Amino acid sequence: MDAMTSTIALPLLDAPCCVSSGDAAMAPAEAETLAKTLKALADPARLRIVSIIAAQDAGATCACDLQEPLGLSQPTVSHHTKVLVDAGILTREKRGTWAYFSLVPGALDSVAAAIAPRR
Amino acid sequence: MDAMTSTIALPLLDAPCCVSSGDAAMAPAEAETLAKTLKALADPARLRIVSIIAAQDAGATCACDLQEPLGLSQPTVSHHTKVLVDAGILTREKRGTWAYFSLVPGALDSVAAAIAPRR
DNA sequence: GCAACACATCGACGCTCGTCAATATTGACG
DNA sequence: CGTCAATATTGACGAGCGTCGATGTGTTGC
Repeated sequence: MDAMTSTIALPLLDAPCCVSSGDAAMAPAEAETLAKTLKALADPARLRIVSIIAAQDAGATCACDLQEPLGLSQPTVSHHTKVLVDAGILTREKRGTWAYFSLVPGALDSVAAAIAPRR
Repeated sequence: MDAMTSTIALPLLDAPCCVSSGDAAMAPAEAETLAKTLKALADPARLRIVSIIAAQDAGATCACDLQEPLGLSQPTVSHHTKVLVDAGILTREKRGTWAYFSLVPGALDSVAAAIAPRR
Protein backbone atom coordinates (compact mmCIF):
# COMPACT_ATOMS: atom_id res chain seq x y z
CA MET A 1 0.00 0.00 0.00
CA ASP A 2 2.82 2.39 0.90
CA ALA A 3 6.38 1.17 1.64
CA MET A 4 7.98 3.66 -0.69
CA THR A 5 11.60 3.42 0.33
CA SER A 6 11.75 1.33 3.43
CA THR A 7 11.20 1.61 7.15
CA ILE A 8 11.47 5.15 8.47
CA ALA A 9 13.62 7.47 6.37
CA LEU A 10 13.66 10.92 7.88
CA PRO A 11 11.80 13.30 5.62
CA LEU A 12 14.17 16.22 5.38
CA LEU A 13 17.39 14.27 5.24
CA ASP A 14 18.43 14.70 1.63
CA ALA A 15 16.13 15.99 -1.03
CA PRO A 16 17.53 15.47 -4.54
CA CYS A 17 14.30 16.65 -6.01
CA CYS A 18 10.79 16.39 -4.56
CA VAL A 19 10.86 19.63 -2.64
CA SER A 20 7.12 20.01 -3.09
CA SER A 21 5.75 21.27 0.25
CA GLY A 22 3.24 23.24 -1.81
CA ASP A 23 -0.25 21.85 -1.39
CA ALA A 24 -2.02 24.79 -2.98
CA ALA A 25 -3.20 22.48 -5.73
CA MET A 26 -6.73 21.51 -6.69
CA ALA A 27 -8.60 19.45 -4.14
CA PRO A 28 -9.62 15.92 -5.18
CA ALA A 29 -13.31 16.68 -4.90
CA GLU A 30 -13.00 19.84 -6.97
CA ALA A 31 -11.00 17.96 -9.59
CA GLU A 32 -13.69 15.31 -9.83
CA THR A 33 -16.45 17.86 -10.22
CA LEU A 34 -14.62 19.83 -12.88
CA ALA A 35 -13.69 16.62 -14.68
CA LYS A 36 -17.33 15.61 -14.83
CA THR A 37 -18.26 18.91 -16.43
CA LEU A 38 -15.37 18.74 -18.88
CA LYS A 39 -16.31 15.17 -19.79
CA ALA A 40 -19.74 16.44 -20.75
CA LEU A 41 -18.11 18.92 -23.12
CA ALA A 42 -15.37 16.63 -24.43
CA ASP A 43 -17.31 15.21 -27.35
CA PRO A 44 -17.51 16.56 -30.90
CA ALA A 45 -21.27 16.11 -31.13
CA ARG A 46 -21.91 17.85 -27.84
CA LEU A 47 -19.55 20.69 -28.67
CA ARG A 48 -21.43 21.24 -31.88
CA ILE A 49 -24.75 21.14 -30.06
CA VAL A 50 -23.54 23.84 -27.69
CA SER A 51 -22.16 25.80 -30.61
CA ILE A 52 -25.42 25.63 -32.57
CA ILE A 53 -27.41 26.78 -29.58
CA ALA A 54 -24.94 29.53 -28.78
CA ALA A 55 -24.93 30.73 -32.38
CA GLN A 56 -28.62 31.58 -32.39
CA ASP A 57 -29.21 32.46 -28.80
CA ALA A 58 -31.85 34.92 -29.86
CA GLY A 59 -34.02 32.34 -28.14
CA ALA A 60 -34.11 28.64 -27.58
CA THR A 61 -33.20 25.99 -30.12
CA CYS A 62 -35.55 23.17 -31.05
CA ALA A 63 -34.26 19.62 -30.80
CA CYS A 64 -35.27 19.06 -34.41
CA ASP A 65 -32.72 21.71 -35.42
CA LEU A 66 -29.95 19.57 -33.99
CA GLN A 67 -30.51 16.21 -35.57
CA GLU A 68 -29.91 17.22 -39.17
CA PRO A 69 -26.66 19.22 -38.91
CA LEU A 70 -25.14 16.59 -36.65
CA GLY A 71 -26.02 13.64 -38.84
CA LEU A 72 -26.88 11.51 -35.85
CA SER A 73 -29.92 9.46 -35.00
CA GLN A 74 -32.69 10.95 -32.90
CA PRO A 75 -31.97 8.84 -29.78
CA THR A 76 -28.32 9.80 -29.93
CA VAL A 77 -29.13 13.50 -30.09
CA SER A 78 -31.52 13.09 -27.18
CA HIS A 79 -28.81 11.32 -25.25
CA HIS A 80 -26.32 14.13 -25.83
CA THR A 81 -28.74 16.83 -24.82
CA LYS A 82 -29.50 14.93 -21.65
CA VAL A 83 -25.80 14.77 -20.80
CA LEU A 84 -25.46 18.50 -21.32
CA VAL A 85 -28.56 19.27 -19.28
CA ASP A 86 -27.40 17.01 -16.45
CA ALA A 87 -24.04 18.78 -16.49
CA GLY A 88 -25.75 22.14 -16.00
CA ILE A 89 -24.73 23.51 -19.37
CA LEU A 90 -28.13 23.49 -21.07
CA THR A 91 -31.70 23.87 -19.93
CA ARG A 92 -34.58 21.97 -21.48
CA GLU A 93 -37.95 23.62 -21.93
CA LYS A 94 -40.80 21.61 -23.38
CA ARG A 95 -43.33 23.52 -25.48
CA GLY A 96 -45.97 21.09 -26.62
CA THR A 97 -44.31 18.19 -28.35
CA TRP A 98 -41.15 20.13 -29.04
CA ALA A 99 -38.18 20.50 -26.74
CA TYR A 100 -36.24 23.76 -26.75
CA PHE A 101 -32.74 24.09 -25.36
CA SER A 102 -30.90 27.16 -24.14
CA LEU A 103 -27.49 27.83 -22.66
CA VAL A 104 -27.35 28.23 -18.90
CA PRO A 105 -26.05 31.78 -18.47
CA GLY A 106 -22.50 31.80 -17.17
CA ALA A 107 -22.05 28.05 -17.25
CA LEU A 108 -19.42 28.02 -19.96
CA ASP A 109 -17.77 31.07 -18.42
CA SER A 110 -17.28 29.33 -15.10
CA VAL A 111 -15.83 26.29 -16.81
CA ALA A 112 -13.40 28.49 -18.71
CA ALA A 113 -12.51 30.33 -15.51
CA ALA A 114 -11.82 27.04 -13.74
CA ILE A 115 -9.47 25.96 -16.50
CA ALA A 116 -7.61 29.24 -16.97
CA PRO A 117 -8.09 31.48 -13.93
CA ARG A 118 -7.18 35.15 -14.23
CA ARG A 119 -6.31 35.13 -17.89
CA MET B 1 -31.90 7.94 -46.00
CA ASP B 2 -33.80 11.13 -45.29
CA ALA B 3 -37.59 11.24 -45.76
CA MET B 4 -38.25 13.55 -42.88
CA THR B 5 -41.86 14.36 -43.37
CA SER B 6 -42.93 12.81 -46.64
CA THR B 7 -42.69 13.37 -50.40
CA ILE B 8 -42.12 16.98 -51.29
CA ALA B 9 -43.39 19.45 -48.70
CA LEU B 10 -42.49 22.97 -49.72
CA PRO B 11 -39.86 24.30 -47.35
CA LEU B 12 -41.36 27.64 -46.34
CA LEU B 13 -44.93 26.56 -46.19
CA ASP B 14 -45.49 26.34 -42.49
CA ALA B 15 -42.60 26.26 -40.12
CA PRO B 16 -43.75 25.21 -36.64
CA CYS B 17 -40.21 25.11 -35.50
CA CYS B 18 -36.97 24.28 -37.35
CA VAL B 19 -36.26 27.74 -38.69
CA SER B 20 -32.53 27.17 -38.38
CA SER B 21 -30.90 28.65 -41.48
CA GLY B 22 -28.04 29.64 -39.21
CA ASP B 23 -24.91 27.63 -39.96
CA ALA B 24 -22.52 29.84 -38.03
CA ALA B 25 -21.85 26.92 -35.73
CA MET B 26 -18.60 25.13 -35.00
CA ALA B 27 -17.14 23.14 -37.87
CA PRO B 28 -16.92 19.36 -37.41
CA ALA B 29 -13.13 19.35 -37.65
CA GLU B 30 -12.79 22.11 -35.10
CA ALA B 31 -15.18 20.31 -32.78
CA GLU B 32 -13.14 17.14 -33.02
CA THR B 33 -9.88 18.96 -32.27
CA LEU B 34 -11.30 20.81 -29.29
CA ALA B 35 -12.93 17.62 -28.02
CA LYS B 36 -9.58 15.85 -28.09
CA THR B 37 -7.99 18.58 -26.01
CA LEU B 38 -10.89 18.63 -23.58
CA LYS B 39 -10.76 14.86 -23.26
CA ALA B 40 -7.14 15.20 -22.17
CA LEU B 41 -8.24 17.55 -19.40
CA ALA B 42 -11.44 15.72 -18.44
CA ASP B 43 -9.91 13.47 -15.83
CA PRO B 44 -9.51 14.16 -12.10
CA ALA B 45 -5.94 12.89 -11.99
CA ARG B 46 -4.87 14.95 -14.98
CA LEU B 47 -6.58 18.07 -13.65
CA ARG B 48 -4.70 17.68 -10.42
CA ILE B 49 -1.44 17.18 -12.29
CA VAL B 50 -1.99 20.41 -14.17
CA SER B 51 -2.99 22.13 -10.95
CA ILE B 52 0.10 20.97 -9.10
CA ILE B 53 2.38 22.12 -11.89
CA ALA B 54 0.56 25.43 -12.20
CA ALA B 55 0.72 26.01 -8.44
CA GLN B 56 4.51 26.03 -8.33
CA ASP B 57 5.34 27.35 -11.73
CA ALA B 58 8.42 28.96 -10.31
CA GLY B 59 10.02 26.30 -12.47
CA ALA B 60 9.37 22.80 -13.62
CA THR B 61 7.83 20.05 -11.54
CA CYS B 62 9.50 16.68 -11.12
CA ALA B 63 7.48 13.57 -11.89
CA CYS B 64 8.26 12.25 -8.43
CA ASP B 65 6.32 15.19 -7.00
CA LEU B 66 3.20 13.95 -8.73
CA GLN B 67 2.99 10.32 -7.70
CA GLU B 68 2.55 10.84 -3.99
CA PRO B 69 -0.21 13.50 -3.88
CA LEU B 70 -2.17 11.64 -6.52
CA GLY B 71 -2.00 8.25 -4.84
CA LEU B 72 -1.52 6.51 -8.15
CA SER B 73 1.03 4.03 -9.35
CA GLN B 74 4.10 5.22 -11.22
CA PRO B 75 3.01 3.82 -14.62
CA THR B 76 -0.35 5.51 -14.28
CA VAL B 77 1.22 8.88 -13.54
CA SER B 78 3.52 8.44 -16.51
CA HIS B 79 0.53 7.62 -18.68
CA HIS B 80 -1.33 10.75 -17.61
CA THR B 81 1.65 12.99 -18.20
CA LYS B 82 2.05 11.51 -21.65
CA VAL B 83 -1.56 12.29 -22.47
CA LEU B 84 -1.12 15.88 -21.34
CA VAL B 85 2.12 16.27 -23.28
CA ASP B 86 0.56 14.80 -26.42
CA ALA B 87 -2.34 17.21 -26.05
CA GLY B 88 0.06 20.15 -26.02
CA ILE B 89 -0.72 21.16 -22.46
CA LEU B 90 2.56 20.14 -20.83
CA THR B 91 6.18 19.92 -21.92
CA ARG B 92 8.56 17.23 -20.72
CA GLU B 93 12.19 18.01 -20.04
CA LYS B 94 14.55 15.26 -18.95
CA ARG B 95 17.35 16.22 -16.57
CA GLY B 96 19.40 13.16 -15.78
CA THR B 97 17.09 10.47 -14.50
CA TRP B 98 14.41 12.91 -13.57
CA ALA B 99 11.65 14.24 -15.78
CA TYR B 100 10.43 17.78 -15.27
CA PHE B 101 7.13 19.06 -16.56
CA SER B 102 6.00 22.61 -17.25
CA LEU B 103 2.84 24.20 -18.55
CA VAL B 104 2.84 25.22 -22.19
CA PRO B 105 2.32 29.00 -22.04
CA GLY B 106 -1.10 29.96 -23.28
CA ALA B 107 -2.34 26.44 -23.79
CA LEU B 108 -4.97 26.54 -21.07
CA ASP B 109 -5.90 30.07 -22.08
CA SER B 110 -6.69 29.06 -25.64
CA VAL B 111 -8.79 26.14 -24.40
CA ALA B 112 -10.73 28.48 -22.15
CA ALA B 113 -11.14 30.95 -24.99
CA ALA B 114 -12.52 28.22 -27.24
CA ILE B 115 -15.08 27.24 -24.64
CA ALA B 116 -16.19 30.70 -23.64
CA PRO B 117 -15.24 33.24 -26.30
CA ARG B 118 -15.41 36.93 -25.42
CA ARG B 119 -16.27 36.52 -21.77
C1' DG C 1 31.34 -3.23 -15.12
C1' DC C 2 27.48 -3.50 -11.89
C1' DA C 3 23.87 -2.36 -8.78
C1' DA C 4 20.43 1.11 -7.84
C1' DC C 5 17.33 4.50 -9.26
C1' DA C 6 13.77 7.18 -12.20
C1' DC C 7 10.91 6.89 -15.73
C1' DA C 8 8.68 4.81 -20.04
C1' DT C 9 6.44 1.04 -22.32
C1' DC C 10 3.73 -3.29 -22.67
C1' DG C 11 -0.14 -6.38 -21.83
C1' DA C 12 -4.21 -7.18 -19.53
C1' DC C 13 -8.31 -6.29 -16.87
C1' DG C 14 -12.79 -3.92 -15.75
C1' DC C 15 -15.45 -0.10 -16.68
C1' DT C 16 -17.44 3.70 -19.15
C1' DC C 17 -18.90 5.88 -23.40
C1' DG C 18 -21.06 6.77 -28.07
C1' DT C 19 -24.05 4.86 -31.15
C1' DC C 20 -28.09 2.65 -32.99
C1' DA C 21 -32.77 -0.01 -33.54
C1' DA C 22 -36.77 -0.83 -31.05
C1' DT C 23 -40.09 0.71 -27.91
C1' DA C 24 -42.43 3.75 -24.63
C1' DT C 25 -44.23 8.30 -23.42
C1' DT C 26 -46.21 12.59 -24.08
C1' DG C 27 -48.89 16.17 -26.39
C1' DA C 28 -51.78 17.86 -30.42
C1' DC C 29 -55.60 17.33 -33.40
C1' DG C 30 -59.42 15.34 -35.70
C1' DC D 1 -61.16 8.19 -28.36
C1' DG D 2 -57.75 7.21 -31.81
C1' DT D 3 -54.07 8.55 -34.71
C1' DC D 4 -50.00 10.91 -35.61
C1' DA D 5 -45.76 13.56 -34.53
C1' DA D 6 -41.80 14.75 -31.44
C1' DT D 7 -39.08 13.28 -27.92
C1' DA D 8 -37.39 10.17 -24.16
C1' DT D 9 -36.05 5.63 -22.60
C1' DT D 10 -34.30 0.86 -22.98
C1' DG D 11 -31.12 -2.73 -24.36
C1' DA D 12 -27.27 -4.06 -26.81
C1' DC D 13 -22.91 -3.77 -29.10
C1' DG D 14 -18.15 -2.23 -30.14
C1' DA D 15 -14.58 1.00 -29.04
C1' DG D 16 -11.96 3.54 -25.93
C1' DC D 17 -10.22 4.75 -21.22
C1' DG D 18 -8.02 4.36 -16.47
C1' DT D 19 -5.55 1.41 -13.75
C1' DC D 20 -2.15 -1.88 -12.43
C1' DG D 21 1.91 -5.37 -12.40
C1' DA D 22 5.73 -6.70 -15.01
C1' DT D 23 9.34 -5.42 -17.84
C1' DG D 24 12.40 -2.41 -20.65
C1' DT D 25 15.52 1.78 -21.12
C1' DG D 26 18.65 5.08 -19.80
C1' DT D 27 21.38 7.47 -16.08
C1' DT D 28 23.97 7.92 -11.76
C1' DG D 29 27.38 6.36 -8.55
C1' DC D 30 30.42 2.95 -6.47
